[in-house]
Parts: sequence; structure tokens; C-alpha cells
Amino acid sequence: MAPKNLKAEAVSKVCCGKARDIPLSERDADELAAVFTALSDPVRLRLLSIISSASEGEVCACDLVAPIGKSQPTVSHHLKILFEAGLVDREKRGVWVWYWAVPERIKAVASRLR
Amino acid sequence: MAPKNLKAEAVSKVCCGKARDIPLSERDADELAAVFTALSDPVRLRLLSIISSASEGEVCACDLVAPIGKSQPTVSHHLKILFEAGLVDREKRGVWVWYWAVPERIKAVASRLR
DNA sequence: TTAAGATATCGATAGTTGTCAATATCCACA
DNA sequence: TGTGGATATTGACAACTATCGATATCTTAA
Repeated sequence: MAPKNLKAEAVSKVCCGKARDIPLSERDADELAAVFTALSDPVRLRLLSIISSASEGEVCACDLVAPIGKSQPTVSHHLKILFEAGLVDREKRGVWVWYWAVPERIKAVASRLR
Repeated sequence: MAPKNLKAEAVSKVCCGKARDIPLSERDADELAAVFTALSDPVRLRLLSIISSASEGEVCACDLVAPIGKSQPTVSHHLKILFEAGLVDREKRGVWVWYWAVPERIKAVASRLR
């Protein structure tokens, strides 16, 4: 709150006008908020950063526990949230589960922020 | 989890390797997560959409309560969170407070998602 | 079939968050 | 100076979330 151009400018604008339509619908807002919720945790952001930058394009879940420094159930929980948000995909191969990023989804979210 | 290319492919990759560095630092992850937390609520996303699309570039807080359909304290609370996240700026003029978006900040966040 | 290991789920708990009524603060105007 | 109105803050409460230990599920190998 910097300058103090008071009454003159304040009154120069019509204030408290009629309620316009909100650009973002309630449904869209709910969906977008759900994705941002998935992105709102530092552990998940770090998991996503590891998965996205994997040199082979994918990462074994077994390689995600140690670097994160949380328990295995906690990491599994966060991976599930990323998966359900559509930010990563996964596939079970034998005993292991491999995760990879979904760039289209990530870009789609980013484009909503412009 | 679709195909079943079991042992062969599963073993073809070295799994459970050594912990690499995480691309996203803990500090950066915390900061990014804080912004995404601000974006993780549908009411705040709708507020931001109204503010961002304001024809005059800014909106009076008094015009934000009715369309959102929440109480005045609730809207004030959400506006504060958007402000503290750097997503909007504001200025008090007389009795009213005007809000406008901070596109550079919004773009900066979007670019982190690419 | 059994054993061992990787991952997911469950149950519990502490901490966080969205919401509103009540109240405080701030400002213009009479 | 005091009154009315716009916005912010406070206090309280219900709902949600991150975390972990314990356990279940699934898969390979013996």
C-alpha cells in the first residue's frame, strides 16, 4: 500500500458494482485446485522433480524412498497423490513399480496459470 | 499398470541404485509448495481469475465478496493468502482496497512447472 | 508351498486449514 | 468529534492432511 492519492481517485471509479460472472467456473476451479493441492507439498515436488528428470525417463519406486528421507509408507502415499492427480503414471514390473512424469498434464496445468 | 513384460525387462534395469541428488532443493521445494498451497483452493483460484481479468486492471475488494458467495472475513482471508504468496498486490484508497494481479509472479510459477 | 522382499493399505495422531460470527481498525464525511 | 461503512483480525470449530508403525498384498525364487 504505497501512494496516497485519496478521495479524488478513489471516487473516480465506480465501486461495489454489480456481480459479474466469474471467469473460472466452480467446476473448473475445483479441478484446478485439486491439481495444485497435489503440487502443494514439498515432498511431492521433490518426488516429481526426481521422476521428471530421470535419465531413463522413469524411476523405480525403490529409488525414491532413501533420497526423500521419509518412511516408505509416506513416500508411497505421496506417489499415489501424484498419480491420482495425473501428474505421473506408473507400471508394475515384477516386484518393482516404475514411475514416469506426464509432461502433457504438467504443461496443461502450467498453461492455466498464464 | 498395463502390460506384463515381467522378469526380462524388470531385471534389465539396475534397480534400487544409489541415492542421487534431488534436482529440486529442499528450500526451493518449500518455497514452491507455499505458492502452490496458495493456489490450491477453488475460492482463491476464482478470486485470482476475477482479479486477473479485470478490465481496468484492478478490482475493489468490495466487488469480490458477493460473486464468491462466502462471508466477508472469508474472502478477506483468502485475499491475504494470495497477497502473501505474491500473486496479487493491493493498495488502500480511502475506504476501499484495490487488488490487481502480479503476472510476473504468476508466470514465474508457471515456468517452474514446465 | 514357503520364504523374502517391494509396495500399498490401515489406524492413529499431531498439525494445518477453511469457514463464520463477533469484533477491531481505519477512513471519509457531517 | 463522532458516526457509518469497508476491510482486517480474532476465536472457535469441523474437516482435512502428513506422518509413521504395523500389517496386508503381491511377486519371484527356492
